[in-house]
Amino acid sequence: MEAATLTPGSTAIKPRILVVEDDMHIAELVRYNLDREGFDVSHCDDGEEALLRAEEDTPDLIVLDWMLPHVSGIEVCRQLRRRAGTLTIPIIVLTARTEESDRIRGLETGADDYMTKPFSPRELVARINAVLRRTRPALTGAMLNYADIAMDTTTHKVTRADRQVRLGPTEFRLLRHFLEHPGRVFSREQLLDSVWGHDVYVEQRTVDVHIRRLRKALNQKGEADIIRTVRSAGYALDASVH
Amino acid sequence: MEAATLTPGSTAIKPRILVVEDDMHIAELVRYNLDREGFDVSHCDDGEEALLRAEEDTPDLIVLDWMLPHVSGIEVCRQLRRRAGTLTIPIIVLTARTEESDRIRGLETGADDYMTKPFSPRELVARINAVLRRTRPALTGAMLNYADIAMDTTTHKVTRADRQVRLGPTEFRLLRHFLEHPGRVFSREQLLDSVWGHDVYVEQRTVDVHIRRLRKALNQKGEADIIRTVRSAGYALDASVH
DNA sequence: ACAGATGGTTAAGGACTTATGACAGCGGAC
DNA sequence: GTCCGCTGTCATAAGTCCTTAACCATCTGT
Repeated sequence: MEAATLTPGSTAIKPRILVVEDDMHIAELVRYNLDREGFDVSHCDDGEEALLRAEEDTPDLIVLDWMLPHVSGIEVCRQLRRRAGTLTIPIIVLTARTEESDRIRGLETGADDYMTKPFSPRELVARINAVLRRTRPALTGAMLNYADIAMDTTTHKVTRADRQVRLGPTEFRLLRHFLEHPGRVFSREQLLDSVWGHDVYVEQRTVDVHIRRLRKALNQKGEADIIRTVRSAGYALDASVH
Repeated sequence: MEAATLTPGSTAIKPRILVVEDDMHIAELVRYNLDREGFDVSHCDDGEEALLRAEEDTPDLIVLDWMLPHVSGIEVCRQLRRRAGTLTIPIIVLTARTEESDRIRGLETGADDYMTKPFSPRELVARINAVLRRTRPALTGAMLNYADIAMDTTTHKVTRADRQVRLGPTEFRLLRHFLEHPGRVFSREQLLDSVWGHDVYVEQRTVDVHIRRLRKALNQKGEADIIRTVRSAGYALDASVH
């Protein structure tokens, strides 16, 4: 049982993907598959609009058809790479062309990956994940979430309801442990073991003090206490009212 | 024209590529083409050795054959992803298999890209550049930017808010490393590994001194400190107020 | 209601981590 | 050879955080 239902990252925010494709048939196919994989998909069928959307509502990744009416895919790609705001958005190109020179041109223009039609939706998903793994580690698991608390372990930053939270090293480790096992109750002894270390000898009551500091940092004016005290058992992370 | 990214005569470092391929014929073909594009190619024909080499002489990218004697490519890939030192090395898989399920398995195991034989050497080069552009922009001679800091890796010039910044060699490499992974926290040990090199033995505290020198050069009168100290964890580049 | 047990809160000393300034060694430029 | 800039190390200063202990508050069983 255990963390099972709430593995790290499972509550992470959905990666937002913009699909630019004029063939409605294919667009639907892609949308359906990405939807099912837990992506937040939006779609448009025109190069001009793609540029606008990319700029004002920056997606995490763009799936771009090479053959578009009006502005071609290659032009969209070039434009995206030119502007600072969209420079780093990963792009996966979708195309009917199988010519090698086209593929190379696509990659050299700034695309991150390339797939030729007909393509396998599952492979598209796999490639999207491979690209996101590189560019947005935060989207793929370095992030711990519970209720309105978010911890980025690579940045060592913690927020509650979008407000930045300052923690000392021990409070950070303590919270991480709770976030890795949300809801579960830990005795002081267990906490000392897993947060402090097997071989460290400190008073059990020391845990209380750190719990207090963690609470103080987490529960600012008006916010509900998110750490539950279980009398004669220990402490747990718990967002429900108690 | 291409390798492009690596302007002739530029001072940029050659990206180091490890090719793991047991078919000597293909290995030679790949080596020849990568060589010509300005990569620093090394080669081995065995999975075991690939793992050793990757660890002790970390390449910037690995081109990995899926079918190897003894240890299979997929196993090598998995092992590389398991160890901290090799976790982030980009991998492009090379294979004769065209089965979709194999392709997907490759990407899900941690490969960054995938090419089926027979393949075009030029496309391989294009894909390598596309991956490197993401993972090690500095190697492709690109400009590194973060907040109001700009680094031109080909001219070795650094500016903050348009003011020229003077850096020693070590501070330059340190800043480059931070710029390649903005926001991320690195321990002193990690920094020694990636900025100084695996085999160099220096005191961890030495990092502090260079951080201080970097800060002094970067944060002149009144400017906010852009390097964040994360107590008992390390340092990070961070423009937000902290 | 009471005594004992359990948890909350606070303050202070001390342990630990980081910042800083100084210095000697090294190697290249001239 | 001398100058100069860079590097690694150390000693010491400056901060920050951890632990402890003492005292209150609250809960539980009788």
